[in-house]
Amino acid sequence: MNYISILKKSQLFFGIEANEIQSMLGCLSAVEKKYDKNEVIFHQGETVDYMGLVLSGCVHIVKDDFWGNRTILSDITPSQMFGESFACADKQGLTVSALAVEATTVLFLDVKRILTTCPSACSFHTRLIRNLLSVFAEKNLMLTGKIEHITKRTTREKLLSYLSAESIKAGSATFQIPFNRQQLAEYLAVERSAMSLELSKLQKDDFLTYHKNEFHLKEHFTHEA
Amino acid sequence: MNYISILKKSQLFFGIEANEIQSMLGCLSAVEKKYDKNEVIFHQGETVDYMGLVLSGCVHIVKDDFWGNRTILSDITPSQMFGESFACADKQGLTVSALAVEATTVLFLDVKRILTTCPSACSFHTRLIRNLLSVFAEKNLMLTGKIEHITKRTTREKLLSYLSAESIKAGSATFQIPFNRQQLAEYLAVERSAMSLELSKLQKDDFLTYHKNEFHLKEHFTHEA
DNA sequence: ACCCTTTTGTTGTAATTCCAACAGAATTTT
DNA sequence: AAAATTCTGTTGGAATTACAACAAAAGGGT
Repeated sequence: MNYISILKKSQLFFGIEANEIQSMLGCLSAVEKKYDKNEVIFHQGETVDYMGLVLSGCVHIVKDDFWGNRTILSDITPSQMFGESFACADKQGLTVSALAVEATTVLFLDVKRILTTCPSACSFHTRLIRNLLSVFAEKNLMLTGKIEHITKRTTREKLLSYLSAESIKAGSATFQIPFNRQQLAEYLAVERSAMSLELSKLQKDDFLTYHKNEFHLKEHFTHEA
Repeated sequence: MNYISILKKSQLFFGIEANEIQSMLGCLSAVEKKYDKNEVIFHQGETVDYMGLVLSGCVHIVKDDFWGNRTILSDITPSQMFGESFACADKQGLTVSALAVEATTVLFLDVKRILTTCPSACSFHTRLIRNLLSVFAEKNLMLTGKIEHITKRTTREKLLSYLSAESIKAGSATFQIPFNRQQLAEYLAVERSAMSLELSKLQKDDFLTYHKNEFHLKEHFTHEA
């Protein structure tokens, strides 16, 4: 299958020509793999050398704790990457799992190759490394942003913090979120039913309206919190 | 002042010789600056081109929200870095502040120079970039670890999660933490007095003992949570 | 030693969250 | 189309946290 178009959209291969990407894939030991819905891609505890790049479908990075509570750390959509930190940080076992939310195709890349092999043959290699750096930088900011939401003290504040950030990201007061209720609760680290209740209240209090995954923030609120 | 010894200990300059570091500093537009206790180094909202490397003292990365609640995102000790994500991600305004916890000296480095200028003159330049990557990777894992703590539902679980991680990091059941009570509460995103109460209970329930910043986890607990 | 400031522990009340359980809606499977 | 499953919203009681207020302890400066 031709997935070069997806790779071109990725931050990792930004600014690299299609034919260059093609030749780099071999150099990076690229392997494509398909997963069914709910299938585990990476399992908490194991060590990995490869990072994943989602070609189609959707991947969730989750953390299951001792008592079985699950938290969704992030959701990865096509042309986004996951596992790169663990692949870069030597011998650090995975503290999270990655699982396919739906039927998903993943391209695995050997990160070590990006870092260590630097043959002059690959003129775009330097570019690749710089791109990888910016991927890290943004992921860092994403994690910081998430911390920002879940450090809020109440469920209501967490919801408003998250939804307003999504609204800003979408550039519109109306937007869709990539989670269902249970997943949103896991992402914000709150209890699902309590969150549902709080959503009702927010709607009653005229902060927002929603239908399924589509939310609309009311003007008077949009720029607060 | 000679701070090369501190730089040699940093992850950024790992594997680079002292004389090489010296010559690179000019290339990176290195500037040393001193701060008093509680002085603001970076202010939430502004944009930065430089990253900071702590030479002496201690820096806290904090997030103040709309209602004035403060969260400590991380504490940066000598030879560690901060602000590199924002310096790398173009035109992204700071979503956090950095402040000196005590009298502190910081060396500022122009990250863009690391990424863009790649004169063959700098034979260690590639090494520098790889080092920067591993800094990012580890910081990512650190943030993921922090999320792990604050996603716990109760104050008790948050404390145990944090303290057991610190214990493992220190390689001992007895260890010191870099926070006072107020700061620990901010780091774990809980209320200080409620946390103090929970600490008392944990001590009463024989999970641990503590005096000021020194904690000791009881054996039967050490490897849980 | 003294005063002053900061830090820490404790208490009680109000508010919030968790949890379990359930019913209706929506979706998927047969 | 019917049945089964998943998702969502609601409720009530138990548990936990937030908040404010205060006292004891520890540090700092003079």
